[in-house]
Amino acid sequence: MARKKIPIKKIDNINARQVTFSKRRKGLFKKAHELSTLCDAEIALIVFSATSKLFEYATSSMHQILERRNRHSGIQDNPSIGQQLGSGTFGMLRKEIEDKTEELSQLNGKDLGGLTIQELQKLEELLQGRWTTISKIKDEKIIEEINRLKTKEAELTEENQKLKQSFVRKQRQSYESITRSSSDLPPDYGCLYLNET
Amino acid sequence: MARKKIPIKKIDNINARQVTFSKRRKGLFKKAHELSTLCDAEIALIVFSATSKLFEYATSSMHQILERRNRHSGIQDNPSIGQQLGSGTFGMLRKEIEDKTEELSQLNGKDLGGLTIQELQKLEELLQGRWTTISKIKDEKIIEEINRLKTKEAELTEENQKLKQSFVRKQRQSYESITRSSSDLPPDYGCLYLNET
DNA sequence: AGCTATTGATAAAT
DNA sequence: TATTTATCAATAGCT
Repeated sequence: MARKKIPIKKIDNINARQVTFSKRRKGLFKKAHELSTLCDAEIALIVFSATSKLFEYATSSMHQILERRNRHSGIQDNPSIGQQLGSGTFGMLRKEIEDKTEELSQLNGKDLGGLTIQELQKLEELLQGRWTTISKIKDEKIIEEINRLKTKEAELTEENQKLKQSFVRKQRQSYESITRSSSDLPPDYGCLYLNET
Repeated sequence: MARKKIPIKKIDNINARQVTFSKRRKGLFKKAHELSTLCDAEIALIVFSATSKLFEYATSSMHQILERRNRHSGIQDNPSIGQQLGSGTFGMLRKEIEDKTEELSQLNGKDLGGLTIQELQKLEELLQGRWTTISKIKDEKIIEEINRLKTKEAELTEENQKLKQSFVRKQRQSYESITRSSSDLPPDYGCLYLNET
């Protein structure tokens, strides 16, 4: 937006890229600030440069906004794996995991000052054990699901191949039967058996 | 930047504020995208409207960027998570999870008696945070993988349908050309099996 | 939602 | 790196 229009793709010249990064980053932060002020919005902006430097802007504390986002996505959208897969088993696992997570949070919230370190450790191990068990079961189920899909994909691909081959054969036959203008028919000439998967 | 200059402070008129929010939010997201593309930057942008609606933009996965930000203050960054989706991803994620689990076990094995409960809790939260982050990233990857497979399945199924339809059409043509040119044939002669299920 | 007059952002030059 | 300035892009007020 200046002396010349530039295409929106990676700037080759390293120096020019660095300069543009500085300028546009500043502009972006300003825009973010303006939007937040004008419209009373809460904004967090995290930028990593190509050289891995971190720049960030937040209307309040970054941590606060990220927390808010976590809460939001936890309650509202961001349907997690159980919902996306729509499977009953997954849904149940999902719920179980959520329950365990909450159990853990509640435990954290309680007054643990009275417990010994040993007791804390045992508690922690117990919950951790359950968590990892559930997690492993979930992983297994997911892998099953993926394998099922991959198998189906393979089957479909194979069927596709066969269909294509049959199709070619049939075309050839059709052609031959017309040119020969009837009479003898190829032995494997037949009807089409269709079924659904 | 328009018909009139407006002061950068909260817009009183609710309707105007809403309109401005939509317009400027769009502009901000575009700017973020341009910066990321032009300068090869990794960007996460989180916006809560005054009505608490969440809008977000991220060059890669939001979790990934937030995780990277978390790491930034601590250790170096861990590129393995941010890699492409592919056959190897699962193994890598598994390994990473195993590593973290081991890290956790090792920590448990150490002499923690000298630490205060506060310190223990912080440590636990830290590890727990990393674990859940990894878990979420893994879930995202899995969903992507499953969606990819489902899409492919749908494509293959569609192609199969088309092939079958074409096949039927061809079959009919072939049959007609034969019946017309020679004697009559029964409609359901012969059979061709195309798939097995 | 679209439409422009105008302001704002910025690419290249310095 | 900072400043300048000629252009391009975003958008405020209207419809």
